[in-house]
Amino acid sequence: MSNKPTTIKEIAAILNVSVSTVSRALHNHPSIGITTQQKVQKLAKELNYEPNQSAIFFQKGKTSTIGLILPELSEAFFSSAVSAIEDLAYQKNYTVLIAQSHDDEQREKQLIEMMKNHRVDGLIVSVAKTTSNFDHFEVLERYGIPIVFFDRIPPIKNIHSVACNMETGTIAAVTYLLQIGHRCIGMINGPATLAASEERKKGYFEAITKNRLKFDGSLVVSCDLTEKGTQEALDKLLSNKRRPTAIVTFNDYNALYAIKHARKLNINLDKDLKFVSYANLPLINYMDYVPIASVEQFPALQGQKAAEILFELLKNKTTSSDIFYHKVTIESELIVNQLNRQE
Amino acid sequence: MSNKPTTIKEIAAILNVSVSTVSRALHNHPSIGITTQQKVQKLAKELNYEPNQSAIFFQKGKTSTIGLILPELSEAFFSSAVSAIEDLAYQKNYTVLIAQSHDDEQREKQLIEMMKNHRVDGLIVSVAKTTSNFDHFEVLERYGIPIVFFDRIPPIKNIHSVACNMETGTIAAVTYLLQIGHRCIGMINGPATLAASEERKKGYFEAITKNRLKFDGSLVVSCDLTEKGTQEALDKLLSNKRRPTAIVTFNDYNALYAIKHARKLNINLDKDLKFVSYANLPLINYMDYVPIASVEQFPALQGQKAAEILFELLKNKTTSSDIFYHKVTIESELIVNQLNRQE
DNA sequence: TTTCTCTGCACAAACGTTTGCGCTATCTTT
DNA sequence: AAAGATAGCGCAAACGTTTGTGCAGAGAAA
Repeated sequence: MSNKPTTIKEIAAILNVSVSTVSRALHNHPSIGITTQQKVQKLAKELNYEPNQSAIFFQKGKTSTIGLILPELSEAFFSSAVSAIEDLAYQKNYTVLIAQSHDDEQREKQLIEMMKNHRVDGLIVSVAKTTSNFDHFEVLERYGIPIVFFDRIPPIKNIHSVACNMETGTIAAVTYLLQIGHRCIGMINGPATLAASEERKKGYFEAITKNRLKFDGSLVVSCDLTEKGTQEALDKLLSNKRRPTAIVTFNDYNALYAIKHARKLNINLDKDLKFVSYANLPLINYMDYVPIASVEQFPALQGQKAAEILFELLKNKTTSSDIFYHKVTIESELIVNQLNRQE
Repeated sequence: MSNKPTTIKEIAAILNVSVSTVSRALHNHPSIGITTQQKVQKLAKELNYEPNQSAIFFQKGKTSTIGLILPELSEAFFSSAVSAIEDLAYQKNYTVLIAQSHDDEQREKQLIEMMKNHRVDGLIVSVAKTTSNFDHFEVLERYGIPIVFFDRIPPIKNIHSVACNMETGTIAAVTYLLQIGHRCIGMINGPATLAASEERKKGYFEAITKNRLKFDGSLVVSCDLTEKGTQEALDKLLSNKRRPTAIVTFNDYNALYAIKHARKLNINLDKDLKFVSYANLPLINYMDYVPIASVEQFPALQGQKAAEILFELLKNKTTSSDIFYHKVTIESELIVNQLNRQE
C-alpha cells in the first residue's frame, strides 16, 4: 500500500517533457501549447496528482497558513468567530492554525513563537485576559508577519484591530428598558480596568441623560465577573435606596449568575426584576429564565472582518504597510429575546 | 523592516564552516567537535536563528502536523477534546490543523481532501452525523495517512478508534436511581439507527433485570433528539400506565428540553420527577433545574487517547501497520451533581 | 533569401535543511 | 616506522516546485 504520491517529475518523464512544462501546463500558463496542456492535465488526473503543498510552501517562502490565537475555543463567542475565519480562509485557499491560550500569558507567548517557526503568513489574535506585556506581538511585526487583533485589543499603538462598539449597544439596551417603562435601571459592570467597562458606563450615562433623567452613580456597580462578585453586586443593587426594576449585566455568564442568585432570593423574575445582557449565548435557549434582551456583538462578523483585513495586508505585503493601520468598529445591536416569557 | 530570518547558510558563511556542520552542531550531533558546536550555537542564538519549518517539513517529507476534523467546535464536548489533543501534540512538537465539518458530509469530504494536500501526517476524526459514505477515509489510508476515529465511529472494518462504553454508564445511572428509591424509571433514548442508542437500551435492561425487576418496554421511548421530539417522548412517558418518577435522557440538550417541558407542565422537579443525563455539559452550572446526575464521557481523555494512538502509529510507520487495529473503549462514569437541589 | 517575431518548450537555479559518504589530520597500536 | 583507528569536518545530493532565461523552429515581413 502506501503509494507514494505522484510528482510533477514523474508526469514529465512519462510524457517526455520537462518538469517546467508540466508545472506551467497545470497552471494554464499561456506559453504552453494547448495540446501539451491537455495531455498533461489528463495524465495528472489519471495519476491522481496532487501538488505537494510542503514543497510549494517552501518554494514560495510562504505557507498559505494563517495563525489564530484565542483564549478559549469552548466559548461560543470565539467558536463562532473561528467558523467565520475558517470559511473565508478556505475560500482563499488558506489554512488556519488554531491555538488556545487558555487566557495564559506564558502560553500565549509560546504559541506566538510556534506560529513564527511555522512561518504563518499572518496572525489573528484575541489576547489573553492576563496578558500585560505585549512585546511578543511586536517581534512578529519585525519579522514581517502582520497581526490583526479582534475583540480583545491590546492597548498599544499601531495595530490593526476589529472590535465592537459597546457604547451604542448599551445605549440601545438602556433605551429599550426605558421604553418598556422602567425608570430605575441598575448596571452590573465589569472591572474598571477593562476598556469595555468604560464604554458600557458611558453608554448607560448617555441613554439616561438623553432621556432627561438624572444619572445616579449608585446604580452602576463594578464587579470582578466571578459568580461571587456578581452576587455581591446584585445584593448591593437590591439594597440601594432606589431599588432597580431592571439590570444590565456585563455579559451572559454574569447575567446567569445574577438570575440564579435572584431566584434564590425569591425574587419574581417575571414581574419585579428584568435583566438585559450582552453576547446572546446559545445556551440562553436552554434556560428557564433568561435576559429579556441581549446586546449582540456579532462574533462571526468580527472574525470575518479580521480575516478580510489580514488577507488585504497579505496581498499588499510588498508596499510598506506601516503607513496605514486598520481599525474597524462594529456596531453592536440589541436583540430582544423572543423566548421572553410573557406571562 | 521585515528582516529576513537567519538561515543555516549564513551562520556557516560567518564561521567558515559548512552548512552540514552547522546543521549537525545545532542538533548536538556527536561527530561535531565541542568547540565548533558551541561556536555555532552561540552565533545562532545571537542571530536569532529559527529553523525554517517549511524547509524541514519539505525535506523530511512529513509535516509534523496532524489534522483534526470534528463536527462543531462550539460543542463543549469537542472543544475539550481539542484542548487535550492540542496539549499532547504540543509536547511532541506537532501542530494541529483543526477543521469543522458542521455535520455536513460534503464539507467533510472537502476537508479530507485539503488535509491530504497539506500532507498532514495523520488524522483524528469524529465523523459528521450525516455521513453515510466512508470512501474518502479509505482513500487516505491508501496514501499512508493513518486515521484515528473518536466518539463518532463509522461502521466500517479495520479502523483505529476510541469511544466510550455507554452500556456501563447507563447501568450505573439506572442503578443509582434504583438505589435512591425509584422503582419506575423511564428512558428517552435516541433514534434506533444510532449504535449509542442500542448500548443505552442494553444498559437499561441490564440494570433493571440485575436488580430483579422486570423490564417494561413501554418505559423506553425513542426520539429524534429535537426539542419537539423530546417533548413528545416526555408526554408519552408521563401518560404511561406506570408513570416514571425518574427519566434517563440521551444527552444533556435532550435533558434540558425535557426539563423545560416538564416545568411548563407544572411538574414539581424537586419531588415528582428526576432526570439523569449524559455528557455533563458546563452549561449545567448555569441552570436552575439540572439533571441530578450525568454520565460523564471524558472527552478530554478520549481526545488524548486518540492522539496517543495516532502518535504511536506515526512512530511505527515503517512497519506495515495494517496488522493491528487499535480499539480503545473508555468506561463512562456516573457523576452525581453536587449542585443538586436538596430542598 | 534574409531578418524578425512569435510560439512552445527545455534548462537550471533557487528555496533551507538533512544526511550518507568521503576525506584529512591526529592518535593509537604494533 | 608503518599500519590502522578515530575524531572532526566538508561535499553534494535530495526533497518538489516555481520561474527567469535561453533556444529552436515556424511563420511573417522585408
